[in-house]
Amino acid sequence: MDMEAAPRKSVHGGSSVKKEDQEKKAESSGDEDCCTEEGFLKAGNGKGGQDDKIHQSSPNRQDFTSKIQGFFMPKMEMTSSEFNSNVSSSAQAGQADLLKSTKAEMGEVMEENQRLRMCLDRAMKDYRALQMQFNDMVQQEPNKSAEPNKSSSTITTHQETEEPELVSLSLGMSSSDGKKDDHFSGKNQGKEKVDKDGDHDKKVLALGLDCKFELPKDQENEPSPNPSLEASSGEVKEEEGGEKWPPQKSLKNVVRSEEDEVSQQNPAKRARVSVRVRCDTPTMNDGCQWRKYGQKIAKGNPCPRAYYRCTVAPNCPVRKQVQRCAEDMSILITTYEGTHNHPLPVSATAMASTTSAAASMLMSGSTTSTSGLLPPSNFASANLNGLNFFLSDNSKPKPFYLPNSSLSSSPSFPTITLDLTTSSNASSNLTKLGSFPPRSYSATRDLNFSSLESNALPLSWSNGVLSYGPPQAQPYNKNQSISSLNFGRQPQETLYQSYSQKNHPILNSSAQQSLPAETIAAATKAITSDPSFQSALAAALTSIIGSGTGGTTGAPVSQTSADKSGQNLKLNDQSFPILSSFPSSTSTVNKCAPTFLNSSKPPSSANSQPGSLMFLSPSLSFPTPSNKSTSPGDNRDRIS
DNA sequence: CGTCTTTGACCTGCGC
DNA sequence: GCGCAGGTCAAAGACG
Repeated sequence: MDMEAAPRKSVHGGSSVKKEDQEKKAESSGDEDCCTEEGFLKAGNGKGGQDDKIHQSSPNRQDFTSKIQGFFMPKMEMTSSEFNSNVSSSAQAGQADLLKSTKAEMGEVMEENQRLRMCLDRAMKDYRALQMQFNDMVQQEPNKSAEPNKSSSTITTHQETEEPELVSLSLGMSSSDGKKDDHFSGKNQGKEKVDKDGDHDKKVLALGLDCKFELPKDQENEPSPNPSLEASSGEVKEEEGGEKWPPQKSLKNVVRSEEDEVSQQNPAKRARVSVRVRCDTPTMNDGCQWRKYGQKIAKGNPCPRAYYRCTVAPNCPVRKQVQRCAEDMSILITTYEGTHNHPLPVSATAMASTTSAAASMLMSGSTTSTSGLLPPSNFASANLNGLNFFLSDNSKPKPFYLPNSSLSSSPSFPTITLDLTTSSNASSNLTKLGSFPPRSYSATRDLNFSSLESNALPLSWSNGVLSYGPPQAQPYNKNQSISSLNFGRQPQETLYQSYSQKNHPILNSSAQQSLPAETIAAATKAITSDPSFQSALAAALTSIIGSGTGGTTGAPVSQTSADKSGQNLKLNDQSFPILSSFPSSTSTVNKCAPTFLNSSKPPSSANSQPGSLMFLSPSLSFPTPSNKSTSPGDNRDRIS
């Protein structure tokens, strides 16, 4: 109950937000249905997705059909005229037997041809029918999209005005593809998103944490019956009691974006992402600004659960719950839900991408084994390089795998848990990465981890993004190179220095210039063992891996700040480039987690506007007496 | 003075 | 229908 709050300045006061939310909610009440579908569609299992595919492939089909016909027709023709002549000639040759046999064969061939034709005709009919249906749905969509969407407008303006190219990261996954939504008729949300993009052709993939990218349509068709990836934003696993994220009722106050509304409608389908991180700090700094709006002691856990709302944007529906694991107090469980309706600060992209990836995985895995990673079963788990993913379906409350995890009472939504606590250190995770089963994530296939050394920090972070490989590796990066993991060999020292300089002021200030090898080694160990580093690394890896097939990489998202600042992520050579720019003085957030990942830029940087985009103070830094934490919840622990 | 946290009360869903 | 639990609201207080 210590009152030592570390107040942060959020963009807006809570009261105002609430009012706005309420108003918006009232306004948008009519549209509520849509979101769910959207997510569903995005996931790719929806009929819409299938239709879409069909539609796209139609030209090919026609070509194929024509080819087939062309292939058969000659045969048919030959059978009629040429064949007879041939027969006659052969008869003349006196080869009656041969003729007979030949005729018989020809007859068979003709029959087969006819059968094939029949099949072809049926296929064509089916195709046309599907195409008709698809067209109908497409036509319906525009009408829907025409409907003004107030909530979305905010987002739209945001993106358009501030950064047209900017991809917004949001917690949760939402697909903007309106077409897919069609079969859910009556849902506008998907359409709205499309409108935002201003181009139907472009589909927005919203990652679990609401990373919205523009994807090629092809990818849109991801199968996921569970619509609510939108909600996917991460959530911390609720081990103790099933948390119900999507309180349908309570939403009153908060105006929710369309996605939110959607999620409300289908709470059951809403995906939640839980992140388990071992950290001593009260809160995991995920790069976003949060306002604490409530705290409660959940049944079965002495530690209070804190409720946070994203304050980066007034109407942002994203919420998170933070609670310590009852069994192991050192484990912090953060559950994210909802989709950010605004661009995320670079610092927040890591976690956002991670959660989004997880959410997407959840959606894909739980519903259809798109990626092949996860079994469609209610509860699926995957082990990624030491990162444990657990999928749990609402229906089955206890799905939780980890020894530490307590059973959730019965969350009504599919939950994916990112367990970053199992591996004792980052190095172990990295090591494990090398052993990925090939099938797990396509994205991982190309990664070469061979060069990694147990303690080495081969990863280069820039702008909170872990980068690997060549930029091309990231299909979804539009203009900017975003995330790249560099697994190439890099001297530990180099990495360590850059990392430490940026993130650990203390190390930075004193030791930096001439560090004895021993010191460096010790520091390296310390860093690698740092939970925050682990989590950050895990997040990055997760995002990368998860995005591999689905392209859910959140990284690309908010590059805005990073790029603008002139700090480009460069693949191979850089180690923590952004971090370097980081003023040592500022860092002292007492939080754990990926924060260090969050590139923390000096407040002065162009993007660091307090109001709209926020940059977290460097979190990796060692705890210092006076912290301003970007995440309000920090104090909570003391409470418990 | 404005913003944020705290915290009790309220609302709602769910199980019995 | 009742009670429980989760989630949210909103007034009050604290902090810069």
